[in-house]
Amino acid sequence: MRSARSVNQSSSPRASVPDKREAILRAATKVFAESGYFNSKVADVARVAGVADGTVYLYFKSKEEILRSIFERGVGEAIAAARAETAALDDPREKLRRIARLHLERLGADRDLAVVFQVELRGSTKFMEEFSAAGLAEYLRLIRETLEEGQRAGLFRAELNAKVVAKILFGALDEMATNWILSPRAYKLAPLADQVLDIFLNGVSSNK
Amino acid sequence: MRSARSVNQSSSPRASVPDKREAILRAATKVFAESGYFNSKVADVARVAGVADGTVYLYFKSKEEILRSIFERGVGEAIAAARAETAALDDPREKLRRIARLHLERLGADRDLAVVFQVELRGSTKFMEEFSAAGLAEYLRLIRETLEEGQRAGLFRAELNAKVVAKILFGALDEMATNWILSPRAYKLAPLADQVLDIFLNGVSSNK
DNA sequence: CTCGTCTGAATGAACGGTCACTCAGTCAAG
DNA sequence: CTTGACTGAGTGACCGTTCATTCAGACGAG
Repeated sequence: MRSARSVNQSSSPRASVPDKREAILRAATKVFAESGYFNSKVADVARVAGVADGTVYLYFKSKEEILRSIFERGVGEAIAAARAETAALDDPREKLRRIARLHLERLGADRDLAVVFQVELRGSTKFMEEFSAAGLAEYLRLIRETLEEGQRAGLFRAELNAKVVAKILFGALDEMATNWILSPRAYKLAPLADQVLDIFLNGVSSNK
Repeated sequence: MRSARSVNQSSSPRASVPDKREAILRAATKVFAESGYFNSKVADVARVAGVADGTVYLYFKSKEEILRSIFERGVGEAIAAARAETAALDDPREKLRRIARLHLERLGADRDLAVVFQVELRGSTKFMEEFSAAGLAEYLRLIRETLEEGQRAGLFRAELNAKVVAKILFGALDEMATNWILSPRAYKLAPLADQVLDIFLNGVSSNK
């Protein structure tokens, strides 16, 4: 059937599977992005992934679990990357700039994934609550802690509520991403990070 | 015609029609907010509205049209209010402050409506595109024009791209609203408008 | 006033299409 | 042979939508 089989022979026998799980996740991201989660049929995901309907259920308990998996992997990677890339930096302003850039670069690099994150995951309070609890909360914490670091260093106005300020930055970036997805015009998403940071840092800076 | 007549309080068992259309819209907002649009059954909406399943179809062509109606009414009112309230103001900074306050006051006053706007309407690219085209675009334009007014007056940095800046402000407000919905803690949404504006105006201001 | 007639808003049971999920069977490798 | 990954037709539940039927009130005639 698929030549992928032979390609994979190179690996160990049991792990020989050309990772169908991976194929299904990729297919689902594409299908969900195109039609929306609720309008997508599991059969479509299976077809795009090149497997039978039933195979999907060998890797995922339910349609919903596919969406959850896409989300968990995406947010996990994003947070890990942000932590790793900021660890080496000293200036909190630079840290925030790096976080913002990573945020928009990541979404800008994979439109399907961006659609799922910006649109599909928001489509029900149920998912939103998980989203909020699991990933967003940690991401916002990362931003908040960086802000507080800057406040202690006297770089940012001390009287500002770091929690609210973190949401402002996140919200601004989030809106850039959502608008980019909906825009028919093709433009680069990542550079907007600098414009956002420019205004944002100016707004929270303590030096006049 | 007047549907709410004085006979409303009469002892008539069949009280005069208190606008079923209105009742259905209100019920749908509640039901959609609770279960999500795709998980809601038309039968649930009918039950909450106190009408039979079929009656819903005397007032709306389809389930989707109910959602569209909620959206159109909401966004129409919001834009009208923003225009009306800013018309009398001179200072672009005050205009923006008023827009932000109205934005959050409106959503903060009706949690169900807020959930539908912040969550349910985002749940499919299809709705998002309509949302974007119909209402959001006009709202962003209102903000952008106010920003440009401020730039011409020398209040805001002239080198900033007003379109991007408008999205930043909108995104920040939007995130406040979404977070408020998802938060179990009860706090007032509207006052956050001032914190957002504080940082925002500081960030775009041309005077040091 | 009291019929008799008519109207159309409202009803809700039933329909029909859709689709997530299942499972009995196939097949290839060892 | 056994094993287990994979298949895909089948199934049953679900739910948006329809439509034959009901009945409260309007209205004209007497």
